[in-house]
Amino acid sequence: MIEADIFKALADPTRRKVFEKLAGGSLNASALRDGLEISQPAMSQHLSVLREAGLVREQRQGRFVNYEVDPEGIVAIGTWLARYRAYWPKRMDALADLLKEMD
Amino acid sequence: MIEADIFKALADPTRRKVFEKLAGGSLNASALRDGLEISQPAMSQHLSVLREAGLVREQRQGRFVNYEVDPEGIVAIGTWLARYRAYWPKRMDALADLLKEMD
DNA sequence: GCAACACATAAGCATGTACTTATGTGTTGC
DNA sequence: GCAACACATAAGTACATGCTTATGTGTTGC
Repeated sequence: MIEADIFKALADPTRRKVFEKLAGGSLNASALRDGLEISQPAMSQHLSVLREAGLVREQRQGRFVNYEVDPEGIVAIGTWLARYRAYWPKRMDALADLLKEMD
Repeated sequence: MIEADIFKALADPTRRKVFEKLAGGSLNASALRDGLEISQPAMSQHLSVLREAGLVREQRQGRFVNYEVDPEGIVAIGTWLARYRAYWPKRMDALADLLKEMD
């Protein structure tokens, strides 16, 4: 189950910070460390978890590895969220209509 | 940060099963145990985690406690997801429009 | 080739978490 | 009142997880 990996990945605060950084555009592993007080191996491990969850994808560029948000993970969360549309407040109704089409 | 509690709560497979059961309507703690091979205290602890994350809310009814999905948690996830709308595929564009209004 | 660099993997350790059994709290009906 | 019930809390334990240091792999430029 991919959901399991996704929620586990996002349960860690450091990984959420990394993911939010990537929301602004692709970055390599070293750039992602800026600001976060974390060792290089720790970042590498976090990125591995995010990648296996389908939340980020990588692209080798010389000796750098660029990471970016993977839409696959985003869609998986949206699809999961769609199961609970009965409990969304009215201002989220348009979202419900859209996701109904995705079934 | 409420996000932290939400993703931690959903990282556990048993809690996700409980939450999905509640998607079908409110249930008490004993009813939620049906099908899941889990002790009564374990269920109680899981429900406590889900409640503190804002994902479920409870309502005492005699000696039973009814649990139901709390829209607050659903909205929190939707809001979080909105940060990544740049990475949503086109079929989720309507969702983006809606959540833009929520800012 | 080889030194410097960017990143990944291995191994060990400290802390967090999900479970258990035992017990406590509040409600119902006799 | 009190026995039965529904649920919560406490305490202890096994395992998962996120970190560290050490080392491995692949790339660049001289």
